[in-house]
Amino acid sequence: MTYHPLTALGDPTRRAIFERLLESPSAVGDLAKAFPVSRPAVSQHLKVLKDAGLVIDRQDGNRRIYQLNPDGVGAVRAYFDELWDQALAAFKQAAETPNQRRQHDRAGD
Amino acid sequence: MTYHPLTALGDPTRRAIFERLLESPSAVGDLAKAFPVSRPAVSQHLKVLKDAGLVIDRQDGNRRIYQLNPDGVGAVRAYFDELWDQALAAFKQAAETPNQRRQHDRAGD
DNA sequence: GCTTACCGTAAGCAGTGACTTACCATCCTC
DNA sequence: GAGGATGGTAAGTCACTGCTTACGGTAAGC
Repeated sequence: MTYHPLTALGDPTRRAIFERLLESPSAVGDLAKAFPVSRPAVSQHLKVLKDAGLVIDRQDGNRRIYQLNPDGVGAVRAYFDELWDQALAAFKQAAETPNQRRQHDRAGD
Repeated sequence: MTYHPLTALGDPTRRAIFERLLESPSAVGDLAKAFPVSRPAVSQHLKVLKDAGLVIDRQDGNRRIYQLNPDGVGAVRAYFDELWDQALAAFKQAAETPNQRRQHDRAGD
């Protein structure tokens, strides 16, 4: 878990691969055909996604099938859900405070 | 909006600044004091976060106050909520399908 | 008005990382 | 077992980007 999930999803190509796996589990070669990058590039992206806990892989005969990891996706969802609650609370609090100017003499607010 | 929100949150420092703004709106200089990077670096990160729609800024006399943008945070949350639903459905479907081997003669599945 | 504080931007640099080709291992097919 | 298919890894290149210092511009304080 050296990669943070959000770092893993920061790259556009990796995000595209990730979203593609949302539709259906896929083999590496099939994914590579769907994107304008080489197969090794896809392999490397999958490695990062796997390291971040966002996907899991499974051997299927000759091929290796990648699919989303519900735990990882759920964790990210939970993160943003909580973040949303905090943001909402903070914003509500800010809205209730009438547009006061934070002067220097109010620094101890 | 040249920056995708997830791209903006991909960088650790930027993520830290973002999460710091979760606690309270802050001026650029105050943020810079809280992180081991220079003030211009913080300024650049805030620019990216703002471009991604994750924060908004407001002039307050001499200072410039940054805070979270509820719309942007909500959009990311909604994205992952929907993604979670899809992932769950896909995973459930995969679970219902007993571990069949995707042979070549089953390609037309 | 002059000085100080705050902050955005420009320029330059170094590290990272995304990508490619080349190679090797494993598995299935005949 | 030979050949083909699939995919992970190594090595190398190149663009990007995160960081710094330097500078300019605006607002507040004396």
